[in-house]
Amino acid sequence: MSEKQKYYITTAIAYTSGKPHIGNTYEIVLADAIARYKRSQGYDVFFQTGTDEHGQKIELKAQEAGITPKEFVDNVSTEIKRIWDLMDTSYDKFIRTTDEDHEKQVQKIFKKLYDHGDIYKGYYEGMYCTPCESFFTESQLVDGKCPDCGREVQPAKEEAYFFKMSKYADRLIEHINTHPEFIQPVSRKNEMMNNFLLPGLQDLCVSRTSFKWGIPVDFDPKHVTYMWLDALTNYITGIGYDADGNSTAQFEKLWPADLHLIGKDIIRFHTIYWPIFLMALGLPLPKQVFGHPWLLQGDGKMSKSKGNVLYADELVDFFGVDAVRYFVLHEMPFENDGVITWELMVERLNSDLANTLGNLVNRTVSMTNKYFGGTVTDKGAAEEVDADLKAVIENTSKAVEAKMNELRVADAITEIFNLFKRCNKYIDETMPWALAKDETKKDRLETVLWNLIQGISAGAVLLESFMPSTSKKILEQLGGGHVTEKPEILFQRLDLEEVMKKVEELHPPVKEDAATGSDEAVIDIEPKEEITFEQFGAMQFQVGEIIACEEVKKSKKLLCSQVKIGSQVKQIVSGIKAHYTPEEMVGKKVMVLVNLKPAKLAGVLSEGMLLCAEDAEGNLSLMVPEKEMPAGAEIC
RNA sequence: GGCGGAAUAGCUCAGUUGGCUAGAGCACACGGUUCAUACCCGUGGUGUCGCUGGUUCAAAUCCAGUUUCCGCUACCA
Repeated sequence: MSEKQKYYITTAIAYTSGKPHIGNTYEIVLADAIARYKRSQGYDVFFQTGTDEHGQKIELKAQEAGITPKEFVDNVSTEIKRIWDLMDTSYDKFIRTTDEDHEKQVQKIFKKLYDHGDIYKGYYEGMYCTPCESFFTESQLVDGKCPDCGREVQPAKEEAYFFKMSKYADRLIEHINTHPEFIQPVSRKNEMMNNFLLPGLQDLCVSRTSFKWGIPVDFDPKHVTYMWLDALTNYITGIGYDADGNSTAQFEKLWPADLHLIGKDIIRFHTIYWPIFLMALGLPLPKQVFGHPWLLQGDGKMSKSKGNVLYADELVDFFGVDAVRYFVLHEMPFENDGVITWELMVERLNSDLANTLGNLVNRTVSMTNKYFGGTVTDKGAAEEVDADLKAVIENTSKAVEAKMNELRVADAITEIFNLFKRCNKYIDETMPWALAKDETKKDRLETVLWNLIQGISAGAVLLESFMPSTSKKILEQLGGGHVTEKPEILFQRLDLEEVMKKVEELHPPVKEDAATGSDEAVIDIEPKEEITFEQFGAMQFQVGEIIACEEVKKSKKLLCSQVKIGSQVKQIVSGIKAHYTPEEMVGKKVMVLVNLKPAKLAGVLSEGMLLCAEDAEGNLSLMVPEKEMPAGAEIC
C-alpha cells in the first residue's frame, strides 16, 4: 500500500453578492494549477473551494430582488460554480456556508469558544458600514464615510459578542517569527507585524443583531455569527471537523491545511484572526497562507459602471478555456498586480499559443504523416544535436518543480514554453525536409521526428496542470509516435482589430455624461433611520465662499480652506485633496454645515464641513448653488 | 505622519551573498528556411541601471541623502 503524502489546498470562498469577474476567477485557476501539479507529483490532494453566503448585504440584495436570501445565494452560488466548472477546475469539495453541517459546526464552535472564555458579551458602539459589514469608530471614518469603501455609514450600538484576540497575540507573534514561510509573500508579513500585532490587537466583534441572514448563536438567538468566524471556519468544517471531538478521519488526515490561497486584501483575516481562532480551538495552524496579487484591467480598475468588467465566460467565448487559464496564470507576477486587456490577451494567444505551441504540434504531425504515414519509432540514428534537446527535456521538469515549490506558477509555465521553443529550434537544426530528400537518411529522419515527439510530449505532460485539455489534445494528436491523420488547430490566430470590433459591439462605450444619462449611473445607498423635522432643523447649512485654500502638509487627503460665511470666516478641513487642487477651490461658493462641533484634524482646527456628492468610484463633487447666492445665505 | 516596497532597453520585467563587454520575453529591422496556423530559426540595443554623494581594486548590487510611484496603516466633522 502506497502512503501518499496529503496536500490540502483551499481558495477563499467567494462572496455571493454577484457574478465573479476575471479577477475573482484568477484565484480558483491558480489554486487548480497548484492542486493539479501536486497530484502529478504523487500527492494525495484535497482541493476545497466554495461560497460565502451570509451577511446583511445579501439580505438587502435579496430584498431588492424580491426573493428570499436563500434563493438569492442559491442563484449566485450556482453561477459561481458554473464558472469554476467552465474554467475546468478540479476542486474536490465545493462548500457553501449555508450547508447544514457547516452551520451546525459554526454554532458549536461559537459555543465552545464562549464556554472557554475566549468569547464574551459586550456592547459595540460605532458607525457601521453595511456593504463591508464592519464597525468603525468615529475617528476611523473618512469624511464620515466608510474608510474601506467610502460609502455611507450609520450610527449603531448593539449588544455583541467579542473575541479576546489579545490573549493569543504573543503566541501568534512567536509562530510567525519562527515560521518564515507562514505568510507569503514575506513583504506582507511585515505589514501584519508592524500594523497590527506589535501595536496590540483589538478584540474582534464576532456577532451581529442588526440583521438576520446569518448563522444564529444557538444560546442567544437574536445574534447571528459575524462573517469571519462563519467564513473562515469553512476550512475545517468542510473536511469534517467537529467541535465536540468527533471529527472525521478525513479531518484528522487533512488538517492542518498545507496552503490557503487568498487575495492580498484578506491577508489580515487569514494570518491573524484565523490562526487565533484555531489556537483557541486547540488546533494546529495552516502551514502557509499565500496572498496573491490582483489582476487589473489595463486602463484603471474594473468597474461595473465603466462597463469594462471582464468576465471569465465572456473571455472563454473569445479565446477558449485554456487560453484564458494560460493568460491569467502566465501574466500574473508573484508579488505585483498583473494587467489584463483584450490587446494583451490577443498578443499572448497569437505569439505563445498559436505560433510557438500550436504551430509546433501542427508541423510535427504534418511531417510525421508526410514522411512516414503517421507512425514513427526510435531508429537510434542519433546525432550530436540530439543531446541538447534531451538535456532540455530532462531539465524542464526539474525547473518546473523548483518554480512550483515556490508557488511561482508564471515562471513554471515559462519553463515549459522554453521547451517548446527548443523543439522548434531542433526542427531548424535537423531540417527534416532536407533529410527527406535523401533516401539514405531515412532512419535519421525518423529518429529526429521521434525525438521531437518525445520532447513535445514531455512538455504536454507538464502542461497538464495549467492547460489540462490542451495537454490532452496534444498527447492524443502525437499518440506516442502514431500521430493523427489531420492535425487539429490547437489555437486559432486572432486579428486584434476584429476582436476589438466585436468587443465594442458587446460593450458599447459608456457615454461621458453617464451622470445624467443611463440607468447604470444610478447609485443606491443604504437608507438611514427616519429623522424628525426638529432633528433636521438642528443642522444649519449656509453658502460659504472659499477665499483661501492650502494643503494640509501632514496629510495625504486634506485641504484646509478659509470659508467666508456672512461676515465671519471659518477654517474648514476636508478630505478632498484627491479631487480638488487648492487653486480650484478658491472662489467657489459651496454648501457648508456650519454648526458642527469644531475638531482638530491632523492637528489643524476645522470648524465645519463642506458638503460633497460622491459617485460609486468615490469621486467627489462639491455642492454649489444653482444660482448666484451671497456667502452666508441660509440653505433650508 | 508611521512601517515597508519599487524605480534597469519602446513595452513587461530578470538580475542570487558587490566581480569579466548589464540580461530575457514582446514589439521592431534585416537575413535564412519552407515541414507548418504569413509560421519557425538566426542576427541586431552608445540602455546616464531614478538623482546626488560615499565605501571599495571593483556597485544596478552596500551606506547616506534626495525625487517619483505603490502597498499596509494612522489621521481624514
